Amino acid sequence: MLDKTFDPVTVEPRLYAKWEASGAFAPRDDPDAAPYSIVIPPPNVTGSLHIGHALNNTLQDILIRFQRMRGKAALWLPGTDHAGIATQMVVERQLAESGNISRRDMGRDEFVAKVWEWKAKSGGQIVRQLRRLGASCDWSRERFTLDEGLSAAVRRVFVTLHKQGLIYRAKRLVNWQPALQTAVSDLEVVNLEVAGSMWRFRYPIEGEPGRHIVVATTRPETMLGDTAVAVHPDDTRYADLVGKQVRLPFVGRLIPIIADDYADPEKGSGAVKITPAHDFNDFKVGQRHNLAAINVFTPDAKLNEVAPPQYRGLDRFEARKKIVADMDALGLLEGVDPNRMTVPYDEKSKLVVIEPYLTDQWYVDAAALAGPALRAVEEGRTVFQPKAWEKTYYEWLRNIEPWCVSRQLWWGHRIPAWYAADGTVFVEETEAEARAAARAHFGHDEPLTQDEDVLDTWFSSGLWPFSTLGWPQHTRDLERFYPTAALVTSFDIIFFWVARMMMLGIHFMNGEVPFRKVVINALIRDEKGQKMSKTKGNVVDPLELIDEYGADALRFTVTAMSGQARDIRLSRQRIEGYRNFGTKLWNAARFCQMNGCERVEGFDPGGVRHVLNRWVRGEAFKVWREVTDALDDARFDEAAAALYRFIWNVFCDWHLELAKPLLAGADAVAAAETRATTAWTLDLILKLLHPIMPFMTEELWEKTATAGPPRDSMLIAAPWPELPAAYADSAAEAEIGLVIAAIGEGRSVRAELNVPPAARPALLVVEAGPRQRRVLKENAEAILRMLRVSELRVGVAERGAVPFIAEGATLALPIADLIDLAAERARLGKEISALSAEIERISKKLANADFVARAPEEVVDENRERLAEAEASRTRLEGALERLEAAG
RNA sequence: GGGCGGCUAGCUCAGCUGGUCAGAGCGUCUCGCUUACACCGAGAAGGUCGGGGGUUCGAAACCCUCGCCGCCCA
Repeated sequence: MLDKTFDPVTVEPRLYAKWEASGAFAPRDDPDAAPYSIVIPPPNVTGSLHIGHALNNTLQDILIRFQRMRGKAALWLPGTDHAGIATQMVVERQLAESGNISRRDMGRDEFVAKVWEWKAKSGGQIVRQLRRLGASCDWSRERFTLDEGLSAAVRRVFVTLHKQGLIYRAKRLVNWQPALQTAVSDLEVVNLEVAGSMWRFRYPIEGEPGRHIVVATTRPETMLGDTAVAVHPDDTRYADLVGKQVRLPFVGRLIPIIADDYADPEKGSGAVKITPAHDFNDFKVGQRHNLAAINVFTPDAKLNEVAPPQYRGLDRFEARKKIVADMDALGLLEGVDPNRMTVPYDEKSKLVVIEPYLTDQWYVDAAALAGPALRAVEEGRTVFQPKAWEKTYYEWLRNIEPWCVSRQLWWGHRIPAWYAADGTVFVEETEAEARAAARAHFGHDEPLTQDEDVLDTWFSSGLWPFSTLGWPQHTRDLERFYPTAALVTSFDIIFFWVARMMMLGIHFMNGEVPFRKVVINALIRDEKGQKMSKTKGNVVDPLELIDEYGADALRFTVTAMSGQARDIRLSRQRIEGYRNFGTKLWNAARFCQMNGCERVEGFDPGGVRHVLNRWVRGEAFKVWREVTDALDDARFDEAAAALYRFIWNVFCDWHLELAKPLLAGADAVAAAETRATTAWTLDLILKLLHPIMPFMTEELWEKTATAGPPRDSMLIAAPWPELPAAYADSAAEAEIGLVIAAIGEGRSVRAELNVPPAARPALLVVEAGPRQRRVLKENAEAILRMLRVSELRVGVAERGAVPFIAEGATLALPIADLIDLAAERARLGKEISALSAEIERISKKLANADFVARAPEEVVDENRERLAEAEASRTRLEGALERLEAAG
């Protein structure tokens, strides 16, 4: 016999191991099976499972389990990415903590070896944690972005794009992270508004002693690299100064005053200093006017040797203070105003100010790749769900900038570019090929040195949907599983990842998109709606939740809440509720077991006779339809809601309760049929619920295998049910609907009139159609039990009987001596006035000629019927009230 | 500045292409140890669907506008 509750702690690991050992995670080998594939959004090797992963991977697992049961060759391909910066930092920090020498002292090869060591020991924790969630990934195909195969793909892509002119090297301003001394992409910069200052400096006009032009700046330290002062061409205040020069304080350089639209007459003094090497806007101005770009910073954002001696070696912020003070001392500081401004910070730490910095970097011509990626979505070859996110995708791709893909790190894919002494670059997949190319170029061997830099991690994850399947080899997996069916990810990664996979996938896979559908899931927040973060300390650890409530409860919770567009507020209470739901099902199964509801060989639900069984079969058909459609369309929350309602409010609340008398009854045929039908329904529930709650359903599948015909397989590999529409049964629905209404209404009467629970009055059928009488009689035992009445008999509206209406039938409880007449009077009065209100509302509607003329006929008819029903009910209750008054 | 979401019972949210859609869960209150389940059962209270206009025979749902709250991009 089953225990009273399900014990996830012991069951989950056992079942997971069993699934894995059974080979169920790998796609079935049947060549006739249609492929269905998903590649996991690769988490960082440094990462551990957080609640967002729990949501994202639960949804993927649901899709995969569902499609696997439907007979597809379902592949969920797992893996991790190498997370260049994050991983390098983790290992550097560890080295520092254990008193080791620094990365730079250690040297590249030794350091990279250390990182691999770290990866082997502590990396990929997250993929182990995914198992706790029940993720049915095919671990035999697990990949890592720095794998040999994926590295080959990276080299092939880089070299190909380079030969196509879509990757190039250029000296431009980049977003420079001075603490790490590497370039980062636009997306890795976060602009934060901070309180700063706007200083106003006087720059002396050359040749006009005593005359100055006032420039406003938020970054005084960059003045040492100024190469112009700009004013607006229409600004009359400065018209006579354009073409003149100013002498830059401290530096002594003469720089021109130029006219450029970039200067905003409204802002500050209307004159602005131009520092092309240290500001993105100034850089553009510099290009327009052929200005020199003078870099005054070292890679770690100190003043370099170009700066006057007194500033060299100073940190940028110290230099700022000193320059302001020195300008002041020279009488060149006109003033300073507080200023709210946006400052670029490092997206990860949000602590380091990003510096626009002039360097040589590798760029991908993203604009060229964006066109096909845009068209694929416009033409619906890839669809976003919800569709609204397509707009976000479009916006970004339509305004795309060149993508800086080189990083000054050691952990990552080393850029396959080799330089000769004269600077000629040879981009080839291997050093040997580069040598051959150099030989062809020079006519003899030249020493080559490889580019020191590595590629942006996103460059390799952009290839994920095809590199993981074996590309550039022509593998069977690639053939079968590309394009993938769906990508499940969250909206904050649409730019970083989705768009890039689209661009690269289409470009390298003959125009074929990497996935047909992009399912965007929400972000999980805490119960107050705050974004979870370690610093806030409001992080909910999914593993802790799994320990406490079981993986199924957590999975069901995030699934049920997955419909939310942007945010999910997760509370323990909610998880607890769904844990209880699981327990409810568990106990229903326990009840089935105790009552011999065992699966019957060859049982055909289509042939059941008893109305209850016909009814539950019809309800089962409806939920099957709902769940199948919802999962097919990735509407996970709707599938969860349908199952919750069916299992708790249909199967448990009504079917099992109404079945009890049949199971214990004298009619052996009806009892056997009910046992078989109930077992069949439970089995159906297990199958339909399995994608969302795999553990408990598998456990019940196993426990219910001992009775009845043997199981063909574990539930994970069982076929998804197919039910005929003929299972729907509107007659049974109406009949059981009456029983349910009779019990429900009767219970309300009892509760409202405070009839003692122990009292067992009779239930009178006062007015009902012949069919209604029959149904009530057929289900009399259940009604007696559930409504706690002693007998069911046809009766008249006797004095002191409290009437109520169920599905048009008038029933009554003779409980005059048990109740407070005033309470009953009040109850009737309330019912009558509610009916009166409804009657009035509908009458008004029907009195409206426009409504009758314009509304569809069935709507009008429906309202007429409702009106008639309400009027009949009111008449009956009014009669009862009159009799009550007469008695009282 | 541009764009996108949200505003429905005390709380968290469902309500698709306008006509039983005013709902669910939790919480609250009142009953109940009825032999599957107290991680349970029965019943109840609670909302003029952010404000204001409009379209329509009919709007929580469509349009306009205003107001908050949040996110993304400049």
